[in-house]
Amino acid sequence: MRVKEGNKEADILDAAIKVFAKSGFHNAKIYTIAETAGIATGSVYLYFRNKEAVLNKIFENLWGQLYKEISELNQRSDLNAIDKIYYLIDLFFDIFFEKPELAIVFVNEQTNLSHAKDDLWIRYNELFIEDGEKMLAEGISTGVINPNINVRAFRYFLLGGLRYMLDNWAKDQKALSINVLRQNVKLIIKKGILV
Amino acid sequence: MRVKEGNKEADILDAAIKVFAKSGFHNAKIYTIAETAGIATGSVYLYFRNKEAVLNKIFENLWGQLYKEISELNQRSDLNAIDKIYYLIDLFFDIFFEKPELAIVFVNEQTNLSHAKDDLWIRYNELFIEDGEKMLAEGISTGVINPNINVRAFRYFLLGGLRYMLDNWAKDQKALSINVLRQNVKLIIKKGILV
Amino acid sequence: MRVKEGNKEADILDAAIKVFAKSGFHNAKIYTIAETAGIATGSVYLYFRNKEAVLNKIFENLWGQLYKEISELNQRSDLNAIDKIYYLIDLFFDIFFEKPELAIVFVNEQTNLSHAKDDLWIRYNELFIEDGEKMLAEGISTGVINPNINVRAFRYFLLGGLRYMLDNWAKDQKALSINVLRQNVKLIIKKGILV
Amino acid sequence: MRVKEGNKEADILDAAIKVFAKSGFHNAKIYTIAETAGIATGSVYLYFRNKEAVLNKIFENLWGQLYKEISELNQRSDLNAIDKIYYLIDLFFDIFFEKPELAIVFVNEQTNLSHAKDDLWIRYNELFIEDGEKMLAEGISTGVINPNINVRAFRYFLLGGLRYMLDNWAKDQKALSINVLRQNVKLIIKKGILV
DNA sequence: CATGAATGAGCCTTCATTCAT
DNA sequence: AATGAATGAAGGCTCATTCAT
Repeated sequence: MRVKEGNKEADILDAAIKVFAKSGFHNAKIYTIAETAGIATGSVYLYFRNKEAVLNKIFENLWGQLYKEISELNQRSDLNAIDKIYYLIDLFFDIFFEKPELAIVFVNEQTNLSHAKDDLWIRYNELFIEDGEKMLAEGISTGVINPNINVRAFRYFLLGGLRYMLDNWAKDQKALSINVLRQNVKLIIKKGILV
Repeated sequence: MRVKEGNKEADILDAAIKVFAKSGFHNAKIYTIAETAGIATGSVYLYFRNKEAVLNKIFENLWGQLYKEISELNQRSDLNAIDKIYYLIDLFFDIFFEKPELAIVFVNEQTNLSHAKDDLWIRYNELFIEDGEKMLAEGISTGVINPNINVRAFRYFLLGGLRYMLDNWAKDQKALSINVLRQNVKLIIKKGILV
Repeated sequence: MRVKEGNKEADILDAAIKVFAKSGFHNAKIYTIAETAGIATGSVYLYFRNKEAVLNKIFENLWGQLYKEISELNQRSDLNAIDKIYYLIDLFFDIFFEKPELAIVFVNEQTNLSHAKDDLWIRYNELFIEDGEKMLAEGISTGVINPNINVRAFRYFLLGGLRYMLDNWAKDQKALSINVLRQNVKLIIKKGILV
Repeated sequence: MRVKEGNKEADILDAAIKVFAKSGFHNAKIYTIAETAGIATGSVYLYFRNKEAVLNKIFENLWGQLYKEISELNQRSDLNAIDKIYYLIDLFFDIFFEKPELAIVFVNEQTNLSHAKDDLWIRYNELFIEDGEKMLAEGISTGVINPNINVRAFRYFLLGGLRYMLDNWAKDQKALSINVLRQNVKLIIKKGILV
């Protein structure tokens, strides 16, 4: 029998990230994804139930990785909360620096995810948030973070800021160095923008 | 002479904001927008060239208003740069507090805008950015803002943070008070999150 | 506005009967039905939810008519059960003589009908069967029909015989006169085939 | 030498009868047939040219058997035409009583047979018909069957009646005893339905 | 012979847009 | 200006068939 060569699922996901980033989920054609992955249209459906499932898998992998990293980070006792937040920021920049198209998909295609009960991306996302808030709470309880900061508000602000930065950077990578963005986030987080 | 009763264009735009917010641009049906606006499907095309033009007009109005406000803000000599930034933040919260659905559209449908040369939203957006950067530059030159802050990076971070906050708030308005968000943005901007 | 001309629903049904008869339900293309009806593909969906709904409507109309006729027949007091059965046989031959393609669809596409609870064809079919069995029961109780005949078995045999005759006749109308078929059914029903 | 274990062709045919009966020819998946037969999808194509060929083989076997039986029946001099017809009716009931699913396929999937010149089922079918008509003609010439009966018409009516009965019985075997059906056919054939 | 992964033609259906009234 | 019936292009998905192993 014909035997699976390489990792077609990964090929499809890589192709889909490119195509979704370029055209958006709704304008992306399965045919184009397949062509980009070097396979036939129908083969996509050997690995994914439908187009949405491809997108969901992208987010599942991404949130899975993010959760894994934050989870490990939270278990380190050699870092205080601030350092952990810095690490987290670096994590985002590192992941998306390697795959800028993933940043574009991450920011723009959230809306198109399915929200079925057993979607793993949801679970990973929740776990990530839990760990993120734990990190902040620890910072507050150990007295390094200003207790007037609302945990949820800060989470939204930081994540939103990172997302938007990365999206803009990914769309025009020459316009601004990613490291400038990275440093500025840390700077602002730490001290605000006042002199 | 015959006078337009009501303002159908405005009705369509209001309807479109609701429908786009609920379903997203691609899943929004012209028929649904028309129905929500209380007119017939075909009538939408008397006021807009196509579906994309409706979305573009929403953004044109929004960026037009934002530009108008920031422009006036910038001309005030009674406020320093920091105060202006606070005003700006309030501006965002005020606009979207009144029309939460607009926040959802604003954050999620950027991708679907056309980028034709003569799109007014682009012009207003550019002007807004210019004025925003002018505001920050002024803050730096007058010594109230940390000169190590990269103007572009800060712009991205702040705008991204606001967008994400507003989107999340709009989607579940009971979960978190908009004023908590508002205060936290200012707090973080001002001092960072450290104690 | 563009106004409905003629009766497109009827045009579609007529076209569908022809196309279903020729190609069978599964090989029939909506495009072909639309073309035969002289309209655009998409217009079919203004009148029918999907392909199956077209088939169901054909059967709904057919069983509706059959029920109406048998119902009226049953109310006549000037006919005995045997005469009513003859009338019924004639009814089948008359209906399908006018639209031979309908016979082909009637016989071959039962399988492809949906069986949703609110399918009207089911209701009409049930009512027809009720009236049919009532007719036979009356014949038995009035002593004109052999009480050893099982009502259900006879119903199956007669209906099956008629169906198969009509199908074969419709597929090659020159091979055998429909009236020979008609007379033979009555003859067999009445006396059997023995001398 | 290597000996075929089991008889895969027969396994496939049995599986196909089940699957065709349950889903109909067009909704039947080769994959499901293969699975039911306990082999791999591709293996079906080692034994049959395509899906249609599987169906054709089912009918070939069936008509082959029917022809064989009617042919033997016709050669018996100890039976008169009427008895032969009764035997034939029993034959149908016996065959399909053993494999009710075959009845469903027999009745519903005629349409989907190919009609290529060298299709054996066609040959067997023709031979069966020939012998069937011979049987009737004999009955007429020996004076036991009413000469006013049209041979073709009677063939259609009887076969159609049997088909429909068997189909309905097979689909709901508890609703009605097959023997009631069998006896009723003979009764009707013999005497008609009058008292 | 057997396998089952891979292929890709084919079609139903949707819905933005048009147009006759 | 307004209507809403009509259009038809477009694409997601299926599955019979092929083929490399």
